[in-house]
Amino acid sequence: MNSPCAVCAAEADVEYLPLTCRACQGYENGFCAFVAKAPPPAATTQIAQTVTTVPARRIVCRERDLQDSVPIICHGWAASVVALSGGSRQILAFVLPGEMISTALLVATRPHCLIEAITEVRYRLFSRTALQEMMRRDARLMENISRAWFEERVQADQLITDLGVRSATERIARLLLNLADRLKQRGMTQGEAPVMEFPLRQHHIADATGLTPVHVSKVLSEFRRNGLIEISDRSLTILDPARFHRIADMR
Amino acid sequence: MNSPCAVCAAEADVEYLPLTCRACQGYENGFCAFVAKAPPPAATTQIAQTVTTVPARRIVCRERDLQDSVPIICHGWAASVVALSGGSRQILAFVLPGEMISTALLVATRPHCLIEAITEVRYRLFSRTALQEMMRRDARLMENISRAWFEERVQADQLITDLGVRSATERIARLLLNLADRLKQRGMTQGEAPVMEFPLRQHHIADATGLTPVHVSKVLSEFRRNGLIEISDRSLTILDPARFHRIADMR
DNA sequence: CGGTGTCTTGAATACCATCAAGTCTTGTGG
DNA sequence: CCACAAGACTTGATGGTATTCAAGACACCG
Repeated sequence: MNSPCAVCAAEADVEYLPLTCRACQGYENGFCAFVAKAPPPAATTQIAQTVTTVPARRIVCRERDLQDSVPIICHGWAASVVALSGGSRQILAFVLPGEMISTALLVATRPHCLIEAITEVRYRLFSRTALQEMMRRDARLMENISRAWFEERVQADQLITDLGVRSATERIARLLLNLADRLKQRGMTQGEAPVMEFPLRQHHIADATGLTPVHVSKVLSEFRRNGLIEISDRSLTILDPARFHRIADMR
Repeated sequence: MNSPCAVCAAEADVEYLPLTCRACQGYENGFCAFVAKAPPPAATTQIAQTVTTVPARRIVCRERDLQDSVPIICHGWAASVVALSGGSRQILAFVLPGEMISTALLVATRPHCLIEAITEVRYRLFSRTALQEMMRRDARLMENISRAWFEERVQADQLITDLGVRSATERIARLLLNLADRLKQRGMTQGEAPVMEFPLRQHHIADATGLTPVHVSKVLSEFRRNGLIEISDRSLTILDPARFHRIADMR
């Protein structure tokens, strides 16, 4: 949560890497020169570009901002969102610290959506062409990126079925459990009844689940009244995971 | 529509290739030995496997059916479907003739959904490992497959926003226009007010749009009453494309 | 010929959106 | 530091869209 700056920590001593760097794709696959776990391969020095900080609620990047760069989020939460002309919005995915903004950027010149910062976000750009070159040489990197790509696809398909067939209650519960699960995989939860950082506003939940903020508020209140979850001070606790899972899958 | 069997036509004379083969990924990329447009590369002979026919409304393949094979549909329409325990279903995508069932199969051992035949379906299996090997050697093949993969992703994201923010009327109109567009790209429509083969039942439209069959029927009747479309005898005509596009995007 | 699948139409109902008012928090400039 | 504005959340009342339930027409097939 209050992890030190990735760059500073890494440059000082690899021992003190924050969680977000330890679970980062750039670190895992050894192409982030700033927090290399092994002596970086030859290409590494070329592919790491500038690090940038964006305040909360601002746009991280647009369609045309990315010429030859793939961003990875070092710190903070972001969302990829589609904004329609009428003012309505749909959040396609939340991007957690340590995640590549989208593996689609590795093949396509342009993302088909906006990336918005939810909290303050620090991200690092990598050269797409250099990364592609590395993938051609390194079968394991290719393998890892492919798996990440497939994972994104599975998440998208799950969102489709959630929006298509599930009720408001189920959708919200599933979103919270999904985030809890991903955070846990990255070692970013504490305790057995999981406690985690939770910077989302209710309107983010609304945009992700296709509901109105008003209705999200009502459903969350219901959850609290039933002792299922607790949200306070930008942190979320799932008080009764077993029962909450049942609510998330009622068909 | 009533195209001759791909295999027979191809083996007789490449001149008489049916539309579905001319627009097929296996033909375009030269890895389908049965309808090769150029002398096939060395690997080709190994990667083409059996051809199979499945009657309408049956399952083409399940999660565990595919050990090391990637199917391409030679003839007929299919759908990738998620079936939930409660009996509700969500169609993630329609698979048109000439399309690989899912590019995800190139990296993952198992699809995360069922493939169901809508019409009678004939498909051909290719060896995944052989295809991967070809992709490593042939940059253009890699490029083409990547583009197909990205296209699938864009389609999924559009479905997400359709289900999240759009009304029933918009969703149905967009589905029809989307299919018309894809068929047109494959040269499978006739006329300026496009006429096309349309084997979908209303319950397919319902499962794809997250609506009930009853409501789909009502919306389609409304479209007909307004002179927007005509559906009869398993064929669809978009009578007023301009107005229909406006209805498909009302925000 | 019955059986199954498909489509249509109407009536009643449920779920979620919209509208509105008010509280509380957060941020900002004087 | 305070005053004010903007954003975030809550709660209740009302309304619309799509679901559910039900019944009937029609086509196709064994």
